[in-house]
Amino acid sequence: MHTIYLVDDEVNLNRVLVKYLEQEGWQVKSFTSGEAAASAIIEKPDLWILDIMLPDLDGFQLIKRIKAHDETTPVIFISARDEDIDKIIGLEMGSDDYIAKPFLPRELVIRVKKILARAYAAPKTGVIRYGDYMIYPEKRVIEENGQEIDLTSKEYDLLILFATQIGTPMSREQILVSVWGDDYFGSDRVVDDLVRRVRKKLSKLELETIYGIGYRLVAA
Amino acid sequence: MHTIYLVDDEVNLNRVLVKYLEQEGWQVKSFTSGEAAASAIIEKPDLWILDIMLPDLDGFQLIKRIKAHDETTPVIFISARDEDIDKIIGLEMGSDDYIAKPFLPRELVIRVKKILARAYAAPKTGVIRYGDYMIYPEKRVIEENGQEIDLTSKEYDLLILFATQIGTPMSREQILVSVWGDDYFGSDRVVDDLVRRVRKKLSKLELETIYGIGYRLVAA
DNA sequence: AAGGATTTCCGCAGAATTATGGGAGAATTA
DNA sequence: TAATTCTCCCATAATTCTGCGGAAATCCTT
Repeated sequence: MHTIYLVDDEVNLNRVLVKYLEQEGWQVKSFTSGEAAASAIIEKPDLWILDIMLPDLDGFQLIKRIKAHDETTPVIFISARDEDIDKIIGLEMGSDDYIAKPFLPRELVIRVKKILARAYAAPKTGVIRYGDYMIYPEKRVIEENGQEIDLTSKEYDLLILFATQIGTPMSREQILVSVWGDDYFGSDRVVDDLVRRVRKKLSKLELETIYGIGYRLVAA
Repeated sequence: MHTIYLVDDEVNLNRVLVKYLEQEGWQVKSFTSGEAAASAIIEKPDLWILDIMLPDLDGFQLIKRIKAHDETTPVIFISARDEDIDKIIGLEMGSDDYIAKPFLPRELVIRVKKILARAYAAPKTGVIRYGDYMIYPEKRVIEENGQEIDLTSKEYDLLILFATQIGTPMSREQILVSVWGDDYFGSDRVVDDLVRRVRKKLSKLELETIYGIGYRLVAA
């Protein structure tokens, strides 16, 4: 779940946008002044949404401070004035996107989704980190603090399945299809068995059983 | 097949739009006055298309009534006046889209398609918010301020049933069928029990008893 | 305010589900 | 082929969930 900080002094619009953003499951904090927002920079939200025109510290000054604190934090500008838009585009303000008023809240939501996906997508190397474990899918290797751990092929398949679906519950049926293929017709108790073996080898992996449903990997 | 209700007092445009919408295979009913449309709200169409300017009850008043009846019903506004457009966007009118006159009928059709797809395609992906609770249906998880709460599978089924029917009273019979299935023949006191357990775990959920009838979840 | 109907509360036993240990056979490797 | 590892499955233990009865509390009607 991502945290989004919104800065806009129009309280009405502010309230509406917060509602829409929260609807998407994001944790939103909103500010109506630039100074208030500036003091929250150290809290490192995952994304900023800034109105340009603010009573005290304007959006341009804000983004400078945000980027000074952490260059990688994505920022979306919103503005009504054409000359502001020109400025955003013309100057290298470092913003990741902008949106002109008036706009539909869902337009903003779409842009936020895109930016978040781009900024926080799994690294291209394909390496998955889970606590002390490092997983290298293409090598079919998992290390604990640099120490390689031996997994059998099914054990590894199961690990990858869960590691790429962290937090999502998986039914035995889903696991069977994913690990054994859809032409397996034995008992689904083999899943329990496999889970047991993986748990034994990877004791720090929080493989939670969901009674009546299946299993899931709890976020580290 | 979806049902679409169209409200516009320009009979010419009205007739044209109905034709285009029906061409897509949708079932269309059209109104030329706000009052007439208002009395059809209980028929629960899948989507409303509202002109803002109407002789009696205008589009803004109409959408209020529609959303009051069912918050999730999608609404598309059509309007010629710029100040109306501003109002749609600035205020929290809850509209899902708008289109400015003049427009091509097929432009409207495209928007309708998108809205319908979003509203009725994958209902499982949406996050449900209820006060401090966030419900993630596909993960079978509910969080209170980020803190996950454990529910058993029946408890979760009950939660989902109510959370997707906020405000609607449910009889024990309905709950039995929905949670236990229609092949359960024990006492319906088990519903009381399940409600009690859910209330205990989710104390902020306003699960109201309707004496002699059943239960309902009061809007947060 | 009484009395009957309905709902809530409580604890427990049995049902359902999952964990574990061990063994046999299959698959792989030496 | 023998040795080793891997996988499946069974039996049993451990755990979790759920339905139920009955007592207490609450609600509604008269």
